[in-house]
Parts: sequence; C-alpha cells; structure tokens
Amino acid sequence: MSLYKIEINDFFTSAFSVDCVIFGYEEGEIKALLIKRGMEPFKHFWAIPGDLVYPNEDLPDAASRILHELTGLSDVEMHQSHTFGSPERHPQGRVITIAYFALIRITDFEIKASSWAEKAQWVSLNDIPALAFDHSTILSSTYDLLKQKLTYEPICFELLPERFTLNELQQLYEYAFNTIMDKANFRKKIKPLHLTPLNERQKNVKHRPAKLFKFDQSEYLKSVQDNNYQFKM
Amino acid sequence: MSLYKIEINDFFTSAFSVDCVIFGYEEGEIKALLIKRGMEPFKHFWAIPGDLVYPNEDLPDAASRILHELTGLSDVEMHQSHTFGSPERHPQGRVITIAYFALIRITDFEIKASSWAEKAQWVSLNDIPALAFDHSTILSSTYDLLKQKLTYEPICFELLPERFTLNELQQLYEYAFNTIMDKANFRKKIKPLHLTPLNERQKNVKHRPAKLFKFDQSEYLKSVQDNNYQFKM
DNA sequence: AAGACTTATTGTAAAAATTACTATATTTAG
DNA sequence: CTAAATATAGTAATTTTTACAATAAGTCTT
Repeated sequence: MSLYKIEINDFFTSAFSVDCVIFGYEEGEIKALLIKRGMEPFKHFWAIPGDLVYPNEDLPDAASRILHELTGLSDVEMHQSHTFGSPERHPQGRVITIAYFALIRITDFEIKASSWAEKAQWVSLNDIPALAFDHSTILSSTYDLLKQKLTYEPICFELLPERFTLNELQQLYEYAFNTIMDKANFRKKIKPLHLTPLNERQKNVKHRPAKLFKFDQSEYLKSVQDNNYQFKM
Repeated sequence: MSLYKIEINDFFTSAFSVDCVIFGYEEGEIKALLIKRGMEPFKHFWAIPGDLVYPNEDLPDAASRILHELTGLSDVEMHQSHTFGSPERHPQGRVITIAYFALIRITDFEIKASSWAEKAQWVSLNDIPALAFDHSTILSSTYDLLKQKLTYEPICFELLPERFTLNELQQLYEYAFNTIMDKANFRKKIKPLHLTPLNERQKNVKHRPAKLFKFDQSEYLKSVQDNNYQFKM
C-alpha cells in the first residue's frame, strides 16, 4: 500500500482489545486466572481473559467489565500494564491490545462462566502452558511490572486476605523476589507501615497461632503525606 | 447502540496513534520537545509530537519514525509509557494513543521541519503551556514514569552529553527529584557504576575545570551480571 | 495436667551504609 | 602572586541493615 494513497479513513480500520491479567495468591504461590478460549481464533487454547473494547467504552471500564464477567467482582483497582501492537499478533486484522492487571483475593469469590470462556482456572506462575496469541509475552512482562510495583507501592495487601499474618506477608515477598528473609528483620522493615493488629489469631494450625493484622489504606495515605514516608521493599 | 447488534466489523473502526515525548536536558533543566500543530484538529496548538500509526506499522517503529522525522535521529531507544483511550479524547473518532518517550542529547542534532508541525521547540517542564487533546496528562504522567525509571535504571546517561562532569550528573538528579545533595556523598554513591574517567577536562569555565567522565554501557551490564549489582538512586 | 514441641515475638550486638562536615588540592582570573 | 572558585579526598557520627540469640505463647501428646 503506497503511503500517498492512504486517506484518513484508512486509519479507522483497526480494533483494540483489553487483556486483563488477574493475579491471585494462594498456598504460597502467585497465580494467574486463565481461560480456555471458547471461540476462534485459538479456540480451546489457554489465554489471558480479554475482549474487544466497545466503540464507546473507556479502557479501564472494559478491563473492569472483563473482570466482572469472570469473577463477579466490582470496584477492584485496575493497573495499566503495557500495550502490544505488532501487526501480526492477531490473525483477523490489526488488533492492538492494552494489558491491565488486577490483584484479587482468591477466596473472595467463585469463578463464573463467561460468554467467551469455556473454562477458567487458576494457574501457578510456575506452570503456565503455551498461550494463545502473544499472551505468554503479555503475562510475563505484566508479572515483571507487578514485581516492580511490589517494591514501591503497598499493593501486596490486595493479594493477601483482609486479615493476614506477618508470615503470610513475608512469604508473599519471598515468593515474588525469590529470596529468603530473616523473620525478625522483616518485621522491623514493615514497622513504619503501622499495620493494625487485631484481637484475632490464626485458627486450625497445629502450633502457636500467629496474630492477625490488617492494612489500613487511609492511615497509610495520611502517613505518606504527614511524614513524607515512602513505602519501599 | 445495542450490544446485540454489534458485529465483528463494527470493532474495526478505530484508529490509533503514537505520541512521542522527547526529553532533553539543557542548562540544568529537563525539557520536552513540543510542536505547534500545523493542521486540524487543534491547529496552532502546542502538542506532543505524534502521528497515526500506519496499518502495517509496528508501534515502536512508529515512535522511531516520529522521532526521526522531527530530529533526524535514528537508533534511539524508545521507552513505552502509558496508553490513553478515553472515547472523547479525539474529536474525529475513536483514537487510542500509545505514549512513548525518548531521551536524547539536545546538542546532538538540529530540529527539522516536519509535515505535521509548523514549529518545534524545546520547552522547560516548568513552562509547559496548555496542550492539544489530553497531551497535558500524557506529558505529566510520562514525566512521572521517567522519574521512576531514573531511580532504578541508568538512563540518565541518555540525557547527558557523552562526556560529562560528575556535577552535571548530580544536577540532573537534583532537578528531577527536587532536592539538594551533598557533593562528596553523591560521588560515593555512584562509585559502583565505575564511570570511565577521561583525559579531558571542562573548557571555558572561570574556575578549576572538572574532569570528564563517560558511561560504559557494556561494562555496566557485565557488572550487573557478575556482581549482582543493582543500580539504585 | 505436665512436658515436649513448634512457632511467634522480642532483643541485641556487629557490620555496613548513609550523612554531615572538614580539609586540602588544583585551576582560572586578575 | 594572590584571591576566588571549585574539585576532590577524608573522617567521624549517625542511622540502617544484618545476623543471630533468647524468650514467650500457643498446640499436641501422653
């Protein structure tokens, strides 16, 4: 196609989609919610949940819609990841996709069926199969971004249950950064976060139960302003 | 429009563009290269250089093309920023834009004329005027991203001249983070970077001229692998 | 109910990194 | 040659991080 013959309307021939990487944390592992595609192209392939964006729909709205259709959850913060637009990435035409990610509490909901998914399942990041389209790339670069954000934003609490033990928090970081940390020193490090201790303890463990804590977002935001505190891991 | 009437072809009616925030550093200030638009919409408004992406063009290629048309520079690393897709952001239809940024050395080139720009000019980030479309938002969130990356990637050297003094490096960080740093301590901090000292000095200064240094990227990458060193500011 | 066991929680001292500040050396300008 | 300005090096106090030890508080077994 010669550049000189392109007119403005020739540009309005692309579609775009939103792919939504949904991360959860369970049994000491970070997992992603994958679907088995129920339609062509890549029918029956595992994939990241995503959908074309409606002509009048805003991007974050599309991401929230996808999350809602699959999980029933609303009001979950969506984080924008990267955008993928290689001309060959979609067999049916030029489809740019904007990746988002959401962090959710696995135990908070039941996976729903969805129009475009014949099956949905949590998969540990260690066992991700081959995925449709360029979704392997999307998933891994979005996970890199998540790890990056875990170091300078307190988003770990979106993955943990609302009431959590300090060990659970530590194990999440140990998993993500593939390290082992000293328990005592870890507690010193998170002291400035002022996690709220609860009058509750772990249940059904065969040893001394740990105290449960919760994270108070508004408290945190205040201390960021007042004390010029900067979360850092 | 009812959702039930939407067919696949109704989705292939959008366009997308790439906007390229070009940052430079001069006279102790970070500046952005802005253009004055030569055509509608927002004719004569200041804007971030950008263009629609051709149907078969990859996104990074489009970003490089825009940079090249305006500056003549090639082989400059492009960093992807955020994507903006509000349905109302473009008066002529649904246009998603993917923001990129490039860091360049202002003195390395001359600004060229371009088909879509009637004028191009470096503007200090302190004096950015009202911009076309949602470009004010794009610029400020991309600058936030740049500052974020300045803390964990050695991209400061893409802004500085190839041979620079340690003071120039320090001043760049002081500008970006709006702080004042101790000269002696700053030098200790950057010691692990192993900047290469040159047998050259500053010229035309009315005091003792400082030694010039350069950054050796391949040396840096090696020390990242070998020593598990992680750049951090 | 006692004691063994496991884990939570607190504490402490050494090591390392950061910070604030001082002193000295080197070059240009007049 | 001297004054002015800045580069560069050094040092000691402070803070943060790290490694490790000690104790407390529950559960489980007998």
